[in-house]
This record gives sequence, structure tokens and C-alpha cells, in this order.
Amino acid sequence: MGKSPCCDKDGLKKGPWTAEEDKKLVEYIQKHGHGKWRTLPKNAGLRRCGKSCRLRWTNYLRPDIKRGRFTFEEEETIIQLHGVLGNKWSAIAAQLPGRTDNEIKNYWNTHIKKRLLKMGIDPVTHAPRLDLLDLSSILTSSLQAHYCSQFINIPNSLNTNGYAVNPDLLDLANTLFSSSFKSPEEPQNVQEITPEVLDQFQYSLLANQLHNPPNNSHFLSENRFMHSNNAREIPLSNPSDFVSCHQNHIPSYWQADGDIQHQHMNIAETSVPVPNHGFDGSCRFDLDHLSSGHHAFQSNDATKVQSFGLGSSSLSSPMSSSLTWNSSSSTSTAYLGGCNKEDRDGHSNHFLSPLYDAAPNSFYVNGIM
DNA sequence: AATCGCGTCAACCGCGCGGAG
DNA sequence: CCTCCGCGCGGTTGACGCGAT
Repeated sequence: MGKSPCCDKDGLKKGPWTAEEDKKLVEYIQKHGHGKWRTLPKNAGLRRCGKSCRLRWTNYLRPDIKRGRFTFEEEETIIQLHGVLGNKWSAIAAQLPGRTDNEIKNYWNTHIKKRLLKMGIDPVTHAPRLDLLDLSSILTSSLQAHYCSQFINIPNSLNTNGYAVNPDLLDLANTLFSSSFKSPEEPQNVQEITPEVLDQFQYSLLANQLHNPPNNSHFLSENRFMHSNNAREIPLSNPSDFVSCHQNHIPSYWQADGDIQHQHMNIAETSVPVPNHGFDGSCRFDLDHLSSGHHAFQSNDATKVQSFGLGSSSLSSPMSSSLTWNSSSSTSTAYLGGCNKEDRDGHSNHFLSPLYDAAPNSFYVNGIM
């Protein structure tokens, strides 16, 4: 069946909108509401087709449009939803208040898709593909992974807790690492850890979690999305295994003042000795409120509580959050581990979120850890 | 300073769906 | 049913900005 054009093309303007056109459109919609896009331009005194007006309104002029960079939470939500919905941009946009399908589509194509490809993740199927893998990225990530493994036993903790990690990726990373790096205390080759490296490492974990969830139905349950579409849930048989930091050492970038996006960190400088005054027990590492708040570490000694959080949520890039270590007493030892309603030494934990209560034997991870 | 290449994103285009007649 | 119309969706384009050379 033939389809008539949405409007008479003759004499209608195309291309970028002027401020005057915007004003006319906004004023008309404020007065009469939107809809009837075919007749709207004529009534509003615009020499545009209805389609163009609708697009301009929905993608740009609508008052509830959210501007600025995508947050980490938004980005993670997009990846999660894309894994379920595919290129249903409007459906994805419906889960992200203030974001348009067009904006999400653009962001996917220009940022996320490329990053996934670089990591060897098929952006269509979300499946790991070694043929797509950028080996240099993996090498970089493996260096970071090994460095982090001084603090976090990633492969062991994930595997021993029934959390499937793409074994090819891990093997490759471990192989590459073991042949290239011996000890962060005696670095053979100094590896710069840039925010991009952190991104890659984080995405490697994220991708593994996405594609090897221990229980799909649980992972993708409506409940999960409702309660936290920006948190990752990892069931742990022994939560304190998951993350453990060496006492007396904490990565220096956690203590960086200001915006670490513009700082390059050096492995030779990533550990710092700290005075011994706390954090010798389990604690909850919860980034659910990364965008605004600070996060408390509960030590066994209830009087010794430290916090950290995002320095400024407004300027951080989605993946390279600017973590600051807010402490009035210089630095401290952090011992990160899972926790139950009581920590392993029986001390109650004062900063459990509702998420924790919803699944008391789970540990939520959302962020570079 | 000029040119080139690339990334970004607003805007366009064609198609398909669903409701109305 | 069939056709038409309005609208929304997803893919693509092209203008623009910026960094590299």
C-alpha cells in the first residue's frame, strides 16, 4: 500500500533548529499541548514537518529531559537492559527517566558498543568473543587485575563462590600477566593505571557477571530491577572471601583528592602504609549511592568509622569515578569483605542498605571493585 | 596556520504498527 | 476485511568540534 508523506516537503525547512523555532514550538505546546503533530507546525507557525517537530520536542525541548553525561548507574542499566531487550531503545529509555531513546541509542553506538568490542564482548549477543578481543587491552587489564589481586582475590573468590567467570578470559589474563609482571613491590615494568584501564577492568568483571550469572532467573528477576537496577548481586558462600584488602595497604588512588579522571596513577605508588587504627573486620562495600553520598566502613571498633565516596558526581565520567577518601585522620587500613547482618566477629553492621535486607546472604558490588 | 581524521550527537528517513473509518 | 493516517521506532546521515599532524 502506498504511503503518503507525512507532510508536503515543498517549502519546509530541514536541518538544525533555530532558537526562534524552538521558542515557537515550546510556546505552542505549553499552550495547546502536544499531539496532532501533522497539523501542529502549521498552527504553531512553523515551516517544519510534524515529524521534525515531534522529534525536536521529544529529544530536546521536553522539560523533563536530563542533560549531561550518563552516570555509571545509567550506563550499567543500559547494558543490563540491552542484554535483555536488544535494540529496543524506547523500552530502555522508559527505564531511564529523562533520557531519550535517541540519546541512549547514540550513547550505545558511540561509547558502550566500542568499549564492549574492545573487551571482546559481542555487543549484539553480549557474549564473550575471543576473536574480538583486543589483546593489548587484556594485557593492560590483567596487570590491573593482578595488582588488584594483591587486595582482591578475584578468580578465587568468584569461582569458589559458584560465580562463573569466563575461564578463557581469566586464563588469558593470568597467562599474560604471569609472563610479564612479578610483584608490585618490585615492578619490572611500571604500568600506568589510567581511568581507561580501570574502565576496562571493571567492564571485564561486569561482562563476566552479565554473561555468566549464577542464576539467570534470579539475576534478571523483576525484583532485582525493582530494588536495584544499578547493583550487581553476587551470592557468596563465604562473603568475606570476596574482597579482602591487605591490611596496612590501600590503593593510593582511593585517597586521591579531587578528580582522578585527570590523574594517572602509577603502580609503584599504589600502596601506602597506613597507621593502624581500624578496619580490621569485615565491612560492607556498597556503591548503591555512589552518585551523591559517602560510604561508611564499619570497623570492629564502632568509634572508628571512615567513609569514602564520590568527590563530585557532576563531573565524573561514567566509568572513571572520582573516588575520594574522606578522612580526618589521614589514611587507614581498609579490610573489605562481605558481611552478614552481623560481621564475622559478631559486630552489628550499621550501614546495611535495604538491598542488603532484601537478600541478607548476598553481597552487592557495583563499581570498580 | 592549515589540513585531516575521528568522535559525537541532533536530525532525518523509511518502515511498521495500530486505530479509525 | 481493506485502506488510510498518525505516530513511534530504529538505522543512518551529516554538521560540527576538537585533537593530531
